[in-house]
Amino acid sequence: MNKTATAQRGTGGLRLTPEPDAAASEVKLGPLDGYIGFHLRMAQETALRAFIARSRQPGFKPGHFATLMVVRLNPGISQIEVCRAIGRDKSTLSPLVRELQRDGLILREDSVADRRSVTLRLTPKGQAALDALLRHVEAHDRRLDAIVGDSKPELIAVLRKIATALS
Amino acid sequence: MNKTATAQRGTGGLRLTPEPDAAASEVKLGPLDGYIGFHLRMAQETALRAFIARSRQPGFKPGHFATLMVVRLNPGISQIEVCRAIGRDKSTLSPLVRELQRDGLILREDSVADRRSVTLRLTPKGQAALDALLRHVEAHDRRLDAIVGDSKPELIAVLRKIATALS
DNA sequence: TCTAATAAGTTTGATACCAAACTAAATTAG
DNA sequence: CTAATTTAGTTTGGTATCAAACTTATTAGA
Repeated sequence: MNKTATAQRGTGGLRLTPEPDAAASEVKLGPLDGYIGFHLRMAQETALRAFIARSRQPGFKPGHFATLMVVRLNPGISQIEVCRAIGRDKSTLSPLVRELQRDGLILREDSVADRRSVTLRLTPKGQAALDALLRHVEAHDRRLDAIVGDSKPELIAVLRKIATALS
Repeated sequence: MNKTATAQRGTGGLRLTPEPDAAASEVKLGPLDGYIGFHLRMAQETALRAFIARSRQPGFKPGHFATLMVVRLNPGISQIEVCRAIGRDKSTLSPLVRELQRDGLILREDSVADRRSVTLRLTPKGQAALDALLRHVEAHDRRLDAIVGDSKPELIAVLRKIATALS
């Protein structure tokens, strides 16, 4: 049925090679298919959507996870340092942290060393919330691990290279 | 200076191995650093930001590019097929296409075969706009190519695998 | 030591996206 | 052949994000 529709478009969409799993890819992507950026976006957003769908439960926000994790591992860290670590702008983190504080997950105290900045740490409730989130994240990333297989170290290495080279 | 600030946090941030390029990564990432999803997001969003910064010119919208390209390569394609090809929701494409039409870049005609759907094709102006965009995209992806180097084929293969496995 | 430049955090405005509810057309089942 | 289901596209509501302008504090320079 997809096939019929495509054939009707008169783009000469006659397939010479049969499509086993198929679904998509009657459509020509041309140079797009050779762009790292294109595939990077497709993979990332597909993975993100899959994670969101999987962890759809009250109070679970994917954006919070990385922040909570970094704060747990680096108690007393400032917002700007969290920004740099997780690749978000300070204007993104500002309301996010406020919300986490409002919900009683993190503690915000004025830094004594630098009165411009704040120090963040998890409350017990924040620790628990992070542990709950971790279960979803671990499950999700195990799924990614299964898809990626052996090439995981090389994949992470090259992704890290991209992030550091372009930041 | 970054070092000093971090040391003051009292997280025992004393580095045993010197950091050559460094900048970040006084901050501990813990398990985060082993997640494919985390690095995927960091790489993709860093790359996207770099592209946006690079191609910041009147009328240049990164989101339009993939659509224009797919329409050029598949004249007469429907919106829903574009959606599937470029991984966007139909509700995302709807206003985007309307805008491209308003700006005279694409032509939208009711499909004769299926009156629910429309057929899309580029106007000459759309062709020109795409060519202009292509220059930026090519430059950007050459930069990515340089960063990634030899592993490009494997990288694209694994990214494609992620996208198809999770869609 | 004053002043200029930088840095941390907030606020505001804009963009890009998705999901769900909806309309209208097409397809499938009975 | 009608009724139920699916499909293409639109609309609405909400989220996540950034950039730029701003405030206050710190650091560097004259």
